[in-house]
Amino acid sequence: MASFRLFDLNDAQRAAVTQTDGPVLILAGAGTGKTRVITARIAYLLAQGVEARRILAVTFTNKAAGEMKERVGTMVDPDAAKGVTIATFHALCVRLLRTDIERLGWKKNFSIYDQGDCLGLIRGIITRTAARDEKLEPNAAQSLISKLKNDPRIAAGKSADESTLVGAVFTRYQAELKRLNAVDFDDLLLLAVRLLREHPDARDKWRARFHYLMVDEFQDTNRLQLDLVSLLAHGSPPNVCVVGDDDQSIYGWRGAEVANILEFERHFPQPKILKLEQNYRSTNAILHTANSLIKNNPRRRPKTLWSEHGTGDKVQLVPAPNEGEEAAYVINEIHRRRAAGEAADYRDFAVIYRTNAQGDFFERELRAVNIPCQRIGGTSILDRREVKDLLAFVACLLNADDDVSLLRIINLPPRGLGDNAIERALAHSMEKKTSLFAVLGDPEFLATLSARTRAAFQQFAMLLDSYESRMLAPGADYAAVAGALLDEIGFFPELRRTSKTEGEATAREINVRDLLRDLERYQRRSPDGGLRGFIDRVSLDRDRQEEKKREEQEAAASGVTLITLHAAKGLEFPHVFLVGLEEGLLPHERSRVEGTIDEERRLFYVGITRARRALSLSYCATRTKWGTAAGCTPSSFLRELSRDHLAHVNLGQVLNAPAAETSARSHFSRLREMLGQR
DNA sequence: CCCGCTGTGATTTTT
DNA sequence: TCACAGCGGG
Repeated sequence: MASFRLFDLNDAQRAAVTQTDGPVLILAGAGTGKTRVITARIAYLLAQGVEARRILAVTFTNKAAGEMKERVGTMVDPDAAKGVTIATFHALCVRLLRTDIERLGWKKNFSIYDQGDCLGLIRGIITRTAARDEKLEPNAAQSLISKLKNDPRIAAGKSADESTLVGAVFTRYQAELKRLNAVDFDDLLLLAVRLLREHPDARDKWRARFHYLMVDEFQDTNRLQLDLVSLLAHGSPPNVCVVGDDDQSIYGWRGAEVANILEFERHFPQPKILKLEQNYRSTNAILHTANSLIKNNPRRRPKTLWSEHGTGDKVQLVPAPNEGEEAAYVINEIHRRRAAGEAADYRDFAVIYRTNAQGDFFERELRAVNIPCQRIGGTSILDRREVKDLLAFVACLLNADDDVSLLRIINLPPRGLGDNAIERALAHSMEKKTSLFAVLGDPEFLATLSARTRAAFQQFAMLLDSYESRMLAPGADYAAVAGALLDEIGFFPELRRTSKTEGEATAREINVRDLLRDLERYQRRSPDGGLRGFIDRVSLDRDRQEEKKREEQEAAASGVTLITLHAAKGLEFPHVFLVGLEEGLLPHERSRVEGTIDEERRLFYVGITRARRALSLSYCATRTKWGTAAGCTPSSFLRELSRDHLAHVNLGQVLNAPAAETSARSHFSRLREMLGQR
């Protein structure tokens, strides 16, 4: 039974794995084998005879949840592994709400709106609410609304201050979502917490279900997430094990509360606190540098990373005259280290920066000298209109109140329902306080229309009706029905018509076909999940397909990784270039106003600890900002670094005198570099 | 429906 | 400087 191997773990890890009862705080420094400990802990619980269904592990991202599932599956009997609940916070909340949301006044078939959907709603509400002289940017409003939802007073059921525009918009927004029988991402947490708090029977039910709770990346939890964990915690003392690293808390700006981990005892008294400090990733030169930086943070749980990997190379500190030279240095080093056999592959390198804009520059420079590279993150993902369109069709079939989805598709492809007709339908639905879909079948409304418009509305309603019954019929083949719907409305020809290029049309079509294939596979694998289950999964995990594709690309053409500090968390690279280490960039100038310098320091710390064997820290004397060159000063953080493992690099010497032994190769690449820049 | 003009603002990003 | 959103005109 206990076939997994406790002896593969170090002492601290083993202690963390076997301390199963009561509150436990595992402080897992960067690269200390956190995922191993969590998965081993689950395996250990199972080996101790704990029922799989009694174990709950919560993560932030689907990626983390997926990896955890996979690893647990390799450690224990796969059937037992399947019984363990490993989910993201949001997926867990969906589960609670799909069962019990009716107590809060929503219907069970509620829709989940993503940021784009919500932004549209907010836009509309602002125009309807704001006076002529009032201005409120939808994006700003959205983030303020999100903050409000994490405000304890709102969570406790208080209403917002409606004397302010945001407050008024907030209230209307919430009412609107409820009318649409929809929730946003924050609501998933907010409503789950409200459910457990206000309905003791529901709370008792869910509490009785899980006996062992584990939370990954606890430093990233916000208030509602902590509340949720507290509400689900069962027994006294409760078996709650949280894993995290306060030094890597870098999401304060979107509501994460480091205090949750710093003041863990306040929420779960007398916990066992265990530290994982042995690092399996980096050299000691890198770790000492990281330690020397992070100890400058006043509020933290002291940790000192160490490793058995030896001292390693010094950390390079590189002043550059400007960003062009900084990039030239990085390029030069990549060539040199590959020629010298220090790195086998481009994928061993990462360039890490504070802002996405810096990535643009590096991407251009690397491309110019034919170094393959891949940008991680950025703004590639939100452009999948065709997928959202298909999902909107399905959402309408599942939730007739979902006006937002209905509006998305009501004239897609164009069926003669222009702005005017839609506006009238909306007005009527407001008047009658019904959903748009209900209006489409309302004789009173239809009577006010021209014959042509009336027919268009009626045909559309009939279309939805017929596909609703086909989808919801017992034994329905979802993918086949969806495919038939797309064919009937001429979806693919329309896709073709509205695409600029042939390539774009094909890509879009593939996206939709992939989605249908996914749906088919989902139904085969989880016949109980229903169409709803599939839609939930897609809306909570919209990157899945994209990620798969990206992985394929990565495998095919591996290159230098260009990535922001935030996105780099959790990753590691043999050779890391941390660039743009200037005051104002890191720490970012806004952090001074916002008083979040500590978080910037943690960001730097995260960056340093990504490196396995070689780390270079560079900064510029001059940087072109918004078209004009401006002088910069080195980041104040650099002064905090221990000098023991720092080597100062003279860029002029390096770039003007390539090392003799490697001159053939690097001379060649320099030539290419020069040619590439023309 | 699409194109071009103008104004604005420019950290980090997952669910 | 540059990208992009919002708007108005053809």
